[in-house]
Amino acid sequence: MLKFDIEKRDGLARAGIIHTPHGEIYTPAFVGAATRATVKALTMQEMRDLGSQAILANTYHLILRPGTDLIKEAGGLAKFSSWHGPTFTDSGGFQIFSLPNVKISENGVKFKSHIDGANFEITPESSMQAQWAIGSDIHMAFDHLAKSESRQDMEKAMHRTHAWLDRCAAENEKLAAMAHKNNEPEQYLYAVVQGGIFNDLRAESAKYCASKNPDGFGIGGVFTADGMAEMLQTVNSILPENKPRHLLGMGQEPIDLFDGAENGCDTFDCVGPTRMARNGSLYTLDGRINIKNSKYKHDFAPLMSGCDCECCKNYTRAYLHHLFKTDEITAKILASIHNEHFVVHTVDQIRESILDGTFKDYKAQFLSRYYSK
RNA sequence: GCUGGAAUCGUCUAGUGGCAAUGACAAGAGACUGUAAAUCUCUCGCCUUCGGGCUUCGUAGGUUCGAGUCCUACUUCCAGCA
Repeated sequence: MLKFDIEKRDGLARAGIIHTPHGEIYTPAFVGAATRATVKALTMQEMRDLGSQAILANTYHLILRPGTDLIKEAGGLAKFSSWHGPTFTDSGGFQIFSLPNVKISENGVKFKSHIDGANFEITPESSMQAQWAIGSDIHMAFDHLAKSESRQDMEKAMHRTHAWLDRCAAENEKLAAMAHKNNEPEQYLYAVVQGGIFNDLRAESAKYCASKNPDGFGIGGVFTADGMAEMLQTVNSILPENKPRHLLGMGQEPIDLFDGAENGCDTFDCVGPTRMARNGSLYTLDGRINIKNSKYKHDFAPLMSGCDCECCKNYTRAYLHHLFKTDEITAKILASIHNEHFVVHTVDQIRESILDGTFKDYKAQFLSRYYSK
């Protein structure tokens, strides 16, 4: 069983430590989205330097390229990517939602590869096998995200997710036994809570997931901050408190991180910070700015004063503006360093504030400034 | 000097009788939440009560119901010949 220590609580919020075979994660923590075994535009050394504790890769993408066997041959995701720290994998379930032309059945999901059109299928069993081959520390159960927000679809997706969870757990048990026999490091399974915007379904899903006694929990299918805090309150009041909870995919907006942590989530991942960085939308304590705007052409101040990331310590807004306008690769690198640092650091600060009992003040002060515009 | 060719939005460009005029770039702005995203969307002559109105394709005339498109002259540029 995955070891998780809680150091301090504040209502549903908690500060803790997840102990993985590749090291500790001090929570709450922001996990970098490394979909294809890389955080776009950043090296793993840069990720370490900016303070990232863990990364999350995507099973779907790694199955397609380079193939999970190759990652196993390389010695696993951490070694392959030179990350050397704790790793998560997403199951591929999200792609059911995000890709066109997927055929979903009780057995699993059939896709055509978006790369070469090859037919391709993920089942709960194959997702588990793939994640074990990838060798991430923490796996997500293969779940089903509804394509619409209708109650009927949500309910159906939730029930399917539960049925698949049973199969994921069974397969995981086999694979764990095999690994144990071969003296290989442990890998852990998170069940994923679904139920969409319907809190009674969320409650039902949380109970079901908890009953399966997984190592932790993912909370999935969240696409908007509307009602999220209340939903998390419902879910995290039901989930056993001695196991870690990962809020899947949320964290582009700082308020999501605060609301998530406040309501009992321990880790987060989100593609938003790096995607927005590549597109020139950069975080500051006073809100996001678009560095491509002409008003920054002559702005020789650092992107965000007081920020101690490599970008802010060394470069000006005018320089970043120039790099973006001339489409230099360095623009995306520096911007990604900053944005990733910003969210990682913000969640680290949330952790500190929980530890010293100042979370509520920190949240109020941060959000009123960030969203003051 | 002669003979050809060319002049269209900041730039390059489409356009051969119905056109406020094509595409690209540049410029201006917006979006982005378990990444088919170094992507996508909008604006880009002037004015607008969003119906439309006005002024445009080197300059000046002309033909025509109608001209960026045809004709004449001029200006500038390019090529060849002197």
